Amino acid sequence: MNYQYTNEFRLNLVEWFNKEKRDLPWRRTSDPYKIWVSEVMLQQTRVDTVIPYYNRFLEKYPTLQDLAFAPQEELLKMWEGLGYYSRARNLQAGVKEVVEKYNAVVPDNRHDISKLKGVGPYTAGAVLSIAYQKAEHAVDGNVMRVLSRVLHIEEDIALPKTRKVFEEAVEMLIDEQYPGDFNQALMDLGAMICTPTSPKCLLCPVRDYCIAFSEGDADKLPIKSKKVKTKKVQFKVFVAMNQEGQCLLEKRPSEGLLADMWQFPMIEVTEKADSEEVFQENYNVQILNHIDKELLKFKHIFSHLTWELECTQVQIEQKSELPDAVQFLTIEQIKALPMPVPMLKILNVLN
DNA sequence: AAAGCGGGGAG
DNA sequence: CTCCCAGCTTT
Repeated sequence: MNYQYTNEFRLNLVEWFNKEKRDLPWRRTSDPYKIWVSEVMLQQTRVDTVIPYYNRFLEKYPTLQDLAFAPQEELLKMWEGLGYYSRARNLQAGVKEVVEKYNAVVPDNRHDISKLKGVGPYTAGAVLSIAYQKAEHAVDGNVMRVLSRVLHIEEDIALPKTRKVFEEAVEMLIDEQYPGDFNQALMDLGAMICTPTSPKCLLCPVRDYCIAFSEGDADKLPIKSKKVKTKKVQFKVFVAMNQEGQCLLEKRPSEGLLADMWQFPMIEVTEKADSEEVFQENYNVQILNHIDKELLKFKHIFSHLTWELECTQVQIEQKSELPDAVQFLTIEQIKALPMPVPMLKILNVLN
């Protein structure tokens, strides 16, 4: 694209944005901290899903300091249901760093802000351009889709190295005067007009500058290879009550899937061993009788694997000391703990 | 460069 | 069903 076209492209794009932009909570502030929170929540997560979480989160943690000193379990509870829970811990780590090293002021340059936990190339550019009006690229899936069509870029967007191609494209195109609006305009365009399937080219403010539109193959772009192979794992889940009506709960390890989240004890179903025997041995308890053999049976689908859960409610007694990270809790206590969605489903059918 | 990491909505 | 979303971290 030559200079003349580049200039018209940004003018049309930003003008469209000013007229059509969505009214979103994080667009009513210029606080870098709040914009940072919104960007982290929006990683791999839809706008409609994020809105209520964002509002509750900032009501609870209005400032960097509030979040920096929040108990981790309370923080995870605020994040409950949003997924990718490491985002919450990384965000808090990053916020702590800003409080300690930068006098509670979010850095305004890519070098420093990129060192913060959980802040990658996209989030860095988004915060810098939106909160600080810096002409920095913020390339996400939306931007890659839009620009792959406008510039007819046929490189595989699933490959890590391809992101650089789009970052350089943004550096050429970005509106130096309104970089935040420019970046957000690309995202809104991707969300509302230049959608993954059935792009609404006839409504597009920049179709005159779009090579894919003129070639008539916008729906063939972007090119993305990577296919996901999903594995299946079966578990028996034990809703195990003691004589006092308390329930056995366990905290997951601090690394890996659903780190630090709480769950009902679950045993992988194999041909080799009986799940109930393994449960009793691993948790040092004895099953007295079955209250409900099939309390609930359902699947939970993650992006990379599927859990098939069979839940049994049993009466148990403790035989010896409980393992670390395992305890008896009342239903009320359980409700205050951060739990992944599949466990919330089980909790919801109790009583 | 590839894998791991949630959950939900759209088609 | 499949795709993919305002991605980052670890290996």
